[in-house]
Amino acid sequence: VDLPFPVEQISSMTHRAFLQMLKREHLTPEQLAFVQDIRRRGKNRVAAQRCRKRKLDCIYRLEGDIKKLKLEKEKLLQEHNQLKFGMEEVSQKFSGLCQSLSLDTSSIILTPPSLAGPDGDMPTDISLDGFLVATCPEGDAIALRSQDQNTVTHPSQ
DNA sequence: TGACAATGTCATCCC
DNA sequence: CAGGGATGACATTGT
Repeated sequence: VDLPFPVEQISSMTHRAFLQMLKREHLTPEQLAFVQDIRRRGKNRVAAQRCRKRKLDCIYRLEGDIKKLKLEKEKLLQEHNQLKFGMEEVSQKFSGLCQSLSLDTSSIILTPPSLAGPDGDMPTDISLDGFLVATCPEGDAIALRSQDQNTVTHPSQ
């Protein structure tokens, strides 16, 4: 199909310019169908390019997010291990303290939060609610289950 | 020449 | 309602 104007400009011209051109040039039905087809395909070609670029951008962004989240996971894991280590230290100190005070440890229930790993059965909320914190004459603090409050007596009493 | 990537086209939905 | 943008699916082309 030969046209009275270059095919290249069909899909790049504005809608208004396209309509003016159709008005100016009196095209046969065959030429008209051809021109509209060219324009539609040209527009869609560009749209497909945009669409694919957006898709790639989205993939790159998500890959970046994955990297960031992996780093964050690493940091949290390290923090978790440090806290776990700290808990163990406190637990050991507490046991030693009980021994030095000759407390009847059977009446003291020391229940440190689960030390399970992050993928295990780690409780989501660690709270000291339900514990009493008492200060010994020696200056150390001990945590007692409040329900056992009355069963614990200081050795000096 | 087959595998894979890039690009084009079509159908369809939606504004 | 027609035009056109988005996008999934399929086809074609390039490497």
